[in-house]
Amino acid sequence: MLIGELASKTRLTTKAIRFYEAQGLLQSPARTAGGYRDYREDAMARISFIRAGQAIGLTLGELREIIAFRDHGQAPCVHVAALLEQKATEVALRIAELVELQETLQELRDRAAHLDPAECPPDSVCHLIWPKLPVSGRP
Amino acid sequence: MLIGELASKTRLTTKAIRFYEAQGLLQSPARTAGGYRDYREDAMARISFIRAGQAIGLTLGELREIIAFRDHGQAPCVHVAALLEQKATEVALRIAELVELQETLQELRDRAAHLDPAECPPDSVCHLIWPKLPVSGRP
DNA sequence: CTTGACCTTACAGTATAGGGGAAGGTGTAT
DNA sequence: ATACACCTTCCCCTATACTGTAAGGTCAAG
Repeated sequence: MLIGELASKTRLTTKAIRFYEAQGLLQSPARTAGGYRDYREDAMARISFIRAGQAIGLTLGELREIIAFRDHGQAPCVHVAALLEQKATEVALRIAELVELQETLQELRDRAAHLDPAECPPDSVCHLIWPKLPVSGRP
Repeated sequence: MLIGELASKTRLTTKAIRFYEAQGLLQSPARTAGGYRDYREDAMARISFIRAGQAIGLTLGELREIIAFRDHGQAPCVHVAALLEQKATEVALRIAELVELQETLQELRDRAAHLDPAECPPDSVCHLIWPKLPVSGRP
């Protein structure tokens, strides 16, 4: 199977497939006499795994680590379980930040509905935005 | 006021201040005879505004647009109000994505607690991660 | 023999918000 | 005279996940 066929079967671009190989996520496939990449069927499973991992918020770097375990003959499950815990913590933190931001934005929208633009003092650029809360999160 | 003093007063680096100037967020200050940037007091208000804007999730590009209104003699409030609406929508969407991801991660963690790594089939890399839900979000 | 589809490598660019460091000028104190 | 802190511009680097483009090789059909 050449790279174009693999790409259309997995709905990736050939660019992305070569990129994954360069990043160590896909093993280098055999080559045809002409130098074309020649994939086996199991490449599709690898790619499915990568996309599934991305869908749950794993980076390609993290997926590379997981795949490295498997390619070294070890089950990566323990490592994966730890990563899942870590991701869950990160996501919870991020949600908390965004909820706080959401509340701040709501306050600002309320103010926008009551303040008169004509009274906006030029030296502050815009009276709607003013240092107020130590909000840490940015999207 | 030279750039170093402005930097320490605003708790920014001189790098960041020059960067803001290059991005059109700060007007080019006067120069001393020796070519040093010489800031007026109002530069501090501008920088406070920029940091406040960042804190509510505005990008430097968006802040540049807002500042451009003010520098053209117009109150940016209407534009800002629209941006706040847009940001609120984005944040709400992002939160929804992350909550969905959080639920998915929770399911996977439950599975991790019950599956035996020894039974993990090598061809799938790790049985904990498998295409399942069309989750769109990635942090 | 040529066209066209497909493949190759390699370099550059996207967006975001700066940080690192070089090479050199300025200003004040000793 | 020279040490030292501070300033200047300039270019490259960071992380993430690719996409775009150039220049050229491979392969089957007409």
